Amino acid sequence: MLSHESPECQERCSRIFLVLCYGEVMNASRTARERVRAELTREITDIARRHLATDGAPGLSLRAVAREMGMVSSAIYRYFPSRDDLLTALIIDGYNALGEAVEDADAVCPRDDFTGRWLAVCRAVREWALARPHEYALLYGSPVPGYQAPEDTVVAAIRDTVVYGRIISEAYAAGALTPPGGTPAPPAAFAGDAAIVRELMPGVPDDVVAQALVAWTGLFGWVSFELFGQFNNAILNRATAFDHLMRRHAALLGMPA
Amino acid sequence: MLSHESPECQERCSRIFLVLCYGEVMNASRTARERVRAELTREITDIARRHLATDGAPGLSLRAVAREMGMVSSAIYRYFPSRDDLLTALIIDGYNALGEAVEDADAVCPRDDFTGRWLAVCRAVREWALARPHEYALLYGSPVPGYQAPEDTVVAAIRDTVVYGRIISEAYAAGALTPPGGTPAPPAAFAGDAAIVRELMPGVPDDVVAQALVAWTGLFGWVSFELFGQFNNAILNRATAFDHLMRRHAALLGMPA
DNA sequence: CTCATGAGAGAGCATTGCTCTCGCAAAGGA
DNA sequence: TCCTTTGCGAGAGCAATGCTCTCTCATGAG
Repeated sequence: MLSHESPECQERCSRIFLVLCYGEVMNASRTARERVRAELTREITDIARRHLATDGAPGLSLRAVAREMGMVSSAIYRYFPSRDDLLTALIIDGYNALGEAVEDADAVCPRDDFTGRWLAVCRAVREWALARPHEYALLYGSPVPGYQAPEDTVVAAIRDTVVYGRIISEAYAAGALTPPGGTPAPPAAFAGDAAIVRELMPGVPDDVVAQALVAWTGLFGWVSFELFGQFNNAILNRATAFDHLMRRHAALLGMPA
Repeated sequence: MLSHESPECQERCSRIFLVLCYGEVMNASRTARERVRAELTREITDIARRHLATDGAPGLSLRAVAREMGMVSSAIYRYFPSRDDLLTALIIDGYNALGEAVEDADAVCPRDDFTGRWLAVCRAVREWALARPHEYALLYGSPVPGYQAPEDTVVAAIRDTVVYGRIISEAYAAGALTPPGGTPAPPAAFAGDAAIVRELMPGVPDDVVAQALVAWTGLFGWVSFELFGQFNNAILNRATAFDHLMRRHAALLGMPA
């Protein structure tokens, strides 16, 4: 008999959860049934992701996915209890894909080229978003109304932020950050939140944390503006402008040119 | 007979367009029929805006609006040819409301307190958004898939930006901008876009234009992050953090503390 | 007074998310 | 090996949506 605390049960539950919510299998599942279930779950999310890419989240229809799989619509509910759960799986996948893209972009840079690493991260975010606008919109656009982000999305959601925080932290530790003066000192009431954010960039003082937030919100603010049409008829040579603004952010963080 | 170029026709067409798309009447309409039509159009958009506020854009249903008006659903189509057109009207209304809030916030500040004016604009945007998250999401979140912003939304969409540009322009003209050094010079390829953006902030050099874009994207990047849940469990004392970051943006623009 | 125009009512179509029941087949225990 | 539990696909069905079409009637212009 399995107790709920037994490693077996935990392992089984977590695998089921992964199959259900992530549409992924870790490796060979135990039984044949579980294997085909994982296969079909993955197929559903793949088709759904394709529909999402072409039609956007509001146009994602469970019935259309079922049709493409040659299933009847009600059968999909064996795999995802609701449309929102399918969307949640896509969201988690999306965060992981973006996080991986950011990790890869950072990984190929020389470790001590902090400006280069930051720029690589910025470009990775932008290019990932431009290649999959609807998926980006699902992650960083308006949240779907009924949707409550499960706690589990959080770990995936901050993968890119973790990379960013490491760059800042390492740059500061290496003494490579000499920010320009003239900026106001963070107020005392900011200390608490700075401490939370500092978990992502250990050892960094409050004013660098604040400036890091400026850069991070600036990056996603730009990408969202560009993708959601706010730059129409206003900014044409977008790659150039983006690049310059991100270099500017690096300089304002005190990174070397 | 009215030619299409006659002032009468143009006036009539533009009024019809306003009623159709803006849900507003300029003043007393000509005939009684037109007056009641304008009244009903306004009532539809009012109810729709209320539904939008509570349920979000995807939950906005033409039939529900019709039901609340005591009409049958098909009758709504006499006023808005499709759901998207109703949404367009709400978008334009939203841009105008936000623009007006920003204008009002700026108007009560001393003209030469540029830092104060910028902070007032920032707070106005954030507070407007926090008070109507769904409406903000409609403006700055993921665009609805089928939706193509008509040219007409543009004038409303940049009302807030116009205020912002004026602050920058006047601050620069007053010699009140002394930005910190150390930022990279804008590349030559940026000049074209800088010229376009400069129409909103006449007389300002390219590097100030670039920094102005940094601040503007930072403002909306923050507000979107805060509203769309990206700060959950990360930043708690949000008003404080927001205020400090916007002060920081002011300082980086070279505004006096 | 006549007649064209505008507008609401109603039925209807295709589509959606989701539920329920039914029946079959595979997995697992005795 | 047999029997039972479990999982899963099929199908019908419900309520709701956006949108179209036709019918009818009142209003307003000539």
